Amino acid sequence: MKNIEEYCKDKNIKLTPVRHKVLELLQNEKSGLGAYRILDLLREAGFNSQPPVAYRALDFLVEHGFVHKIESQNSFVACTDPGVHHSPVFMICKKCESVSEAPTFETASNISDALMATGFNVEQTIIEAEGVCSTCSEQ
Amino acid sequence: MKNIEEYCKDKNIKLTPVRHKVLELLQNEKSGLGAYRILDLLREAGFNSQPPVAYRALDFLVEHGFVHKIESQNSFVACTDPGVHHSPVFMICKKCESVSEAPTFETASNISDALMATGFNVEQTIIEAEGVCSTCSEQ
DNA sequence: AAACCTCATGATATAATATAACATTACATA
DNA sequence: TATGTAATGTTATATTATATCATGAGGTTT
Ligand SMILES: [Zn+2]
Ligand SMILES: [Zn+2]
Ligand SMILES: [Zn+2]
Ligand SMILES: [Zn+2]
Repeated sequence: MKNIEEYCKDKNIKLTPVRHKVLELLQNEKSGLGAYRILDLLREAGFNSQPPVAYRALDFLVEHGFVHKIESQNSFVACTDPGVHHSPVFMICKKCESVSEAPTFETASNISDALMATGFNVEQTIIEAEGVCSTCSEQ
Repeated sequence: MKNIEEYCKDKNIKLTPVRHKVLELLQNEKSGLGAYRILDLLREAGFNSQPPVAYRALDFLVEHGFVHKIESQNSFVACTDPGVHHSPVFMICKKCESVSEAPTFETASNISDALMATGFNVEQTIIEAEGVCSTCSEQ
């Protein structure tokens, strides 16, 4: 969070209170949060709680790479390596519902390269793996 | 379609009229169709058009591997290699909106292997690449 | 045939996710 | 002060998806 605050200050990006709060909420969760769950939590924290409030904050955070959307869940997670451009691979545990970004091996770029070879020009990849995390596997 | 009809007959899977129609609609489209678009088309074709009708047919078709859901679009596409279990990689063109399954190189299994090495046990992967297809690139 | 079971469909309602549109405010700076 | 821009407030509505209970169509068992 400190890093992000500094990054925003440096780049003159406005991490307003509601944006800061949404990011904080996501950073405190290891599973994804839906927009309406975030909205509830914002309300509890005394913020305005109409849907556009949450979606605007999320749009901002996603746009700047501080948060990712998990497409298969319509949920959002804080990025674990913000500020660095990357193509994340998510590991979604069916048991504990945790969502984590895989350490980046070259998966996304491998896919891009392979698809490029077929003539398709990749701009962005969405990679989500569902399964069971190491912690849950041990049990 | 003929193949699927035979496959269903063999395995005693019931490809009922509404399921058949939904599959046909998807096979005639090169882009993904949303459930409510499908519902409209069903209505035009004289079918009952309440939401559960479309969702039930889609659930059935997805479950049997005849159709895939495109998570980033909340849309559905007909599988181009049905009956064979696979982990598809989708190429989604921003310009013409076409959705195609990439010829299977071992991408999904590579990812699975790499994640397995970190302790995560992959059961299913969702891979969607957004970009520009070869046809649209040429223009 | 009658009873039963199972799966599919019909029908109504509602939940969950997301955006449109326009008004207002805050703040930088000319 | 005036003016432009980005952010927020507010209301309404669009889009996607599921819950629930009733009805029907086919087989199987008795
Ligand atoms: Zn990230
Ligand atoms: Zn787990
Ligand atoms: Zn397929
Ligand atoms: Zn194209």
